[in-house]
Amino acid sequence: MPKPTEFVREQVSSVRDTVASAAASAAAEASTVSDTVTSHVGDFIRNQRSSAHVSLRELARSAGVSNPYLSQVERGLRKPSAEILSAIARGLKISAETLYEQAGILDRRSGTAGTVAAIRADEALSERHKAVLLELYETYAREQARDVAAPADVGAGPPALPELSTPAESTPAPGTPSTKELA
Amino acid sequence: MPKPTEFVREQVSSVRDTVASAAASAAAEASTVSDTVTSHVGDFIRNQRSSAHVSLRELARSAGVSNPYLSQVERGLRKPSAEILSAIARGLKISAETLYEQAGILDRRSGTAGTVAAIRADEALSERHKAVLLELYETYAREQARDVAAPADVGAGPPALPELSTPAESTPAPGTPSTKELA
DNA sequence: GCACACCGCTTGCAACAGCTAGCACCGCTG
DNA sequence: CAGCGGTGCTAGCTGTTGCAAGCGGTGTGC
Repeated sequence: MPKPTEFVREQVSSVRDTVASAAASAAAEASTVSDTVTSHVGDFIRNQRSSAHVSLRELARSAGVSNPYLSQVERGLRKPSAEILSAIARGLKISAETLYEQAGILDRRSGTAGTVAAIRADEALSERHKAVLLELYETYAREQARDVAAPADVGAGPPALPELSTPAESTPAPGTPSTKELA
Repeated sequence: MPKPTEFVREQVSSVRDTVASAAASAAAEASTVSDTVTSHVGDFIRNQRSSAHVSLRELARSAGVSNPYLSQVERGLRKPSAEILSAIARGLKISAETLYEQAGILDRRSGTAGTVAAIRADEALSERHKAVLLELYETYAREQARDVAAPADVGAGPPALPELSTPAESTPAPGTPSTKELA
């Protein structure tokens, strides 16, 4: 009969092997997807360029990339970095996110703006406030992801924070319901 | 007196030289920004990893990247692709967009929806998490509005929360030039 | 017909991303 | 104290990115 520490090590090794095998399988699939995506974003760029009646050299100049490389990208022979895609998007006068989606860098989400992006774009907050909110958000998202996998005790919850209901000056502006009213 | 076609060609060449010079200047500036961004995203990844109490090798395994490379990324010695950032984000259980923003792939202003709406719509959070974040957000927005009207002491800030900044441990060791220095 | 400018592309190459092999160090176990 | 498993890191390598130099083809002006 194996000793407890040996048993734990065997279990850990077994789990790691399983994880490694799954990762290898996922990587193989990702490689195929990557080739398809590469030629797809190239077709998209060439179509956008044709629609704008711009030559390859003109787009390359305005994007700040070399024209042979742009040709290779359009023909699906090269996989451009996000930096190059961003430059090409500027040259085409379209949003970088559009090319990122074609390139598989961004998923095609249905409408909802990311919380992170919204916080970062919010001009009602200072940089310090933003940093704190983002850190807290990531912590909560991580906790939630963990709790979904292994539900915790009902009593567990987020860290306690200072009470807010005090001076009248903290009353929200008209037309801006507080979170308590919405709850 | 030059002929009309010669004159046009001279003018076009002059404009092109001007554009080329401006592009070169912008490229030089972008290179500097790129170095800063590289070490910044590395710091962010290491901070997130520490907050999650995960070792470098554990994160590398779950992300599917090699641990020496992840170490180089965290120390700002390598500039990872969007693909690698996405994998690291999965390993950290945070959104890929978060890392993209740190890496300069996405601008801060990519989202336009309000922060409150985004938090409410976010499915990665529990209702209780949402309530806490929203209360904190309202507090910060009010503070910011008040500070704008009557600027407070410079030292004033949001309530104390876990440390966000860490020592610049990503500085390369002596004798180890960054890849940009070699260029 | 020639010179010129522009077109999209091929080729070779330097720089870099991402990996493997292996290092030194640390804490735990027997 | 030796052995083991973990840590973060260095060194060297391979494959890919993105560029410069140059190609052949086309249209225009003289």
